[in-house]
Amino acid sequence: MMMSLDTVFAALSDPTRRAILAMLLEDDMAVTDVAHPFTMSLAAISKHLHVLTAAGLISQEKRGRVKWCKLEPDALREASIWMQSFGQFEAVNLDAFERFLATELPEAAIDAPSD
Amino acid sequence: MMMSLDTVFAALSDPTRRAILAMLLEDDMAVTDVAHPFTMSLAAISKHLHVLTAAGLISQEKRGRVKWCKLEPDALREASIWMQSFGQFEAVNLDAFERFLATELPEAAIDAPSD
DNA sequence: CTAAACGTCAACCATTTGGTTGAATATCAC
DNA sequence: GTGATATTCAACCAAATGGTTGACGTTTAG
Repeated sequence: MMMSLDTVFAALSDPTRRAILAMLLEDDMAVTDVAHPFTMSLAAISKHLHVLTAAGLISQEKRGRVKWCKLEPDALREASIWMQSFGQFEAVNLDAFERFLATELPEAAIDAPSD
Repeated sequence: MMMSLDTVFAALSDPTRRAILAMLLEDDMAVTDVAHPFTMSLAAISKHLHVLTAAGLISQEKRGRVKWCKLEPDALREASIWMQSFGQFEAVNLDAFERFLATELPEAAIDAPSD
């Protein structure tokens, strides 16, 4: 499980893999069942699941002859945080941000009352 | 500007491109200036900027002989929403989700009264 | 006008990716 | 044990990716 932003975003860039994640959102599934809705081969799905596992987005546990796939939202959350940090800064825009620092700071100064 | 989740996530999967986005967060920049901190060639950076533009993550405007690069957070926001939806469902966990459906549905059943 | 700065384009290369098929490995069911 | 089920592995293939270099068009500066 590399869990790097590189591998997480790369894993998310494929529509088949996003569809798999959406399926696992509803319930844990065996590899064969994951493959069922898709037209591609089982081996191809197995590879996709490997990519998702390497990215830390899912985990796989073998019980008997069936390997269960389970969503692991932690990796997703990390990437989500990275993106949200952009979303927040975006609203700011540097010039505006500097004005913000100058004008809106009194709000933050509640426990440091004005002189 | 394709703005699909495919292209947005693929664009975000490269560390050079994420670094470029982080730079553009602070200010709009010319292509040459974007390239400056990196060891790779200008042509390579030009390609990365093309990928980011195709994904809708940045826009480029040519003024005189210099092409300005600007962050476009809308594409990022779309992908962020997709990820957050996972983050939310994750907290639910199917069993709990079904209980939720059973107990909280009255809200949604206003115009579809129970039999 | 000439030269430098800005940036892209085209051709090339190595590696990775997403898919295939067929054989191989476990495990379960009888 | 035999056979069906579940999954992976290995070899292969086409296409995409990320990088290089060198030539090319624009625009600005002197």
